[in-house]
Amino acid sequence: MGVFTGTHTNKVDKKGRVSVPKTFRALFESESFQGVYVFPSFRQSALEACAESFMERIVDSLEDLPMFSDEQDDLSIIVESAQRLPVDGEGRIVVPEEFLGDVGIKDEITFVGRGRTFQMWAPKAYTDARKPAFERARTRGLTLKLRRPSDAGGEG
Amino acid sequence: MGVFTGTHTNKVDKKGRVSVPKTFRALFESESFQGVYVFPSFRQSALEACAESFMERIVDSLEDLPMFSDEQDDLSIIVESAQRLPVDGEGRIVVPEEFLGDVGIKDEITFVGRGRTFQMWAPKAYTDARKPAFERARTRGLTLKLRRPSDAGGEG
DNA sequence: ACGGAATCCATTGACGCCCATAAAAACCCA
DNA sequence: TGGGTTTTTATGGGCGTCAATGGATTCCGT
Repeated sequence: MGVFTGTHTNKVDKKGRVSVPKTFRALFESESFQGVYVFPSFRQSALEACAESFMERIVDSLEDLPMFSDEQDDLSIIVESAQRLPVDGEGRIVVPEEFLGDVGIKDEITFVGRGRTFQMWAPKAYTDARKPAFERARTRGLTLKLRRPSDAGGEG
Repeated sequence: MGVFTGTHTNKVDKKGRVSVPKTFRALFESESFQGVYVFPSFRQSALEACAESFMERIVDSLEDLPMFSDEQDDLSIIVESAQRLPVDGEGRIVVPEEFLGDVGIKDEITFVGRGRTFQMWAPKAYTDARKPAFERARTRGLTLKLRRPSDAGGEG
């Protein structure tokens, strides 16, 4: 299956196209829709992206909430704002102008692997945001309880 | 299977026709009825829409409520008000005048993907409603508990 | 025949698809 | 280990196709 990792910075050409790093592309080439879903993060100045199977997982999770509930309405904003972006023969996507403006991306995009998802940042915004985040993790002494290797599932 | 995602704004011509976004159409082209069911939302100033299979799912869910109960009577309004709209050769539908008036749609419609369903809004009404929703998601720190990846099922 | 609706046709502008080049990484062999 | 070669990835641009839109024409019931 594989996971999105690392950071990669690529150029946006005058037609708005960006090459998705090959290592990222490889992870959704086996999906029924060989492209990505992109939506603005509501926590950071970045765009979130994932493959179709993950987006369906989000939709399924939303359906676990009652239809017409406030909670479902509020969280639906993810699906509502998620744009389906096909990948061209050369492995590029075109991110909507509006999204780029939201997060201050101009002529370069930094792809940031996040496991099952990845993010897209303006290069400078990412380096600026990352430093304090790293510092916080260090000073707060963050810890992570690892799941058992055999446990394939998602909850505890 | 695929899901309705993203927002797309299209024009309403003088005959009342609107193009349904191709990415939406693709999701119900495989249904026995290649069109949509539309009914007014009772929570928002918007129209709800879905494919035939989902409407049947609503009906089934209503049957899970006690027959002759107030709850079933009230929620049945969904089915009662739902209009079955065929799609023409160019992928357009004609939304009943009455529905358009209810939600203030004039010459443009914003299609809003919601997973298994989608909504139709007056463009300005949607942007106005969406901004505070996004803000709530950010400030309240909304989180979504993801369903386990392997758990494919959605219905009961 | 008439109004309304459904089907068909025509336009255009954006987007998908193709090829061509540049840069870089992997590879091979001495 | 190093130099040269090959393969792969990133980037840039041209062109054809299709989605969205607008209008015309046919079909239907009354």
